[in-house]
Amino acid sequence: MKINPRDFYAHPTLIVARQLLGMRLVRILDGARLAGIITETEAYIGEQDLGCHARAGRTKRTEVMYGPPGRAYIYFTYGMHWCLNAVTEAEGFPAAVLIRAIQPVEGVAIIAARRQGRGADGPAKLTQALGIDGGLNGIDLCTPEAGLWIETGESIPEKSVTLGPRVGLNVPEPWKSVPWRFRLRRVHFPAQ
DNA sequence: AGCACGATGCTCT
DNA sequence: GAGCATCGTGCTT
Repeated sequence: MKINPRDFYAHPTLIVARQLLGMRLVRILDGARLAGIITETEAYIGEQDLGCHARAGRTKRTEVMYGPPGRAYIYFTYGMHWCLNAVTEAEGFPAAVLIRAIQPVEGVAIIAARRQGRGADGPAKLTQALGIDGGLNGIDLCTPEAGLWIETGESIPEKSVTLGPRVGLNVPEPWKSVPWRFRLRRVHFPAQ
């Protein structure tokens, strides 16, 4: 499989969020290759989007979102959790896709052990499963250098995709309800 | 199966 | 000082 090039991310965030479904999130951890199929994403788009961290403008925290596409934006929340995003669109425009869930397909035993058998179907669950934290904030997802990237994967038909409102936002409409959450209906993937 | 709650510390007002 | 792009537990239906 092939690592997504920067151009993949240099597109409208809703397109990228949809395209990421079925792709493979890969992490090299202690020399082992761990991976999962991306099954849920959300789009966060610009300073106007009151659900997006960039509503606060350019700050130390949001700086990465203003940078080039294809980098990882990783933030800390609720005092204990890390969440992984892929930065999208042109440099200078703050937007990203939150990776909300994966279905483990490589290094499954290691992932299960790290998760104590609890699965990786949540934004903070998958970062914990793959050993992703703030130390990787800003790294390039378009090269294998940092040990974290996204590869081409399964082709997903429209029929298998469900849209809905983003989760956990307490913000004014329309931002609270715009259908910028993309989910893959339950599908069986071969183990390689 | 679903809801309420506490944990825990950073970010921005 | 308030709120948070969450998770796991424990209790209720």
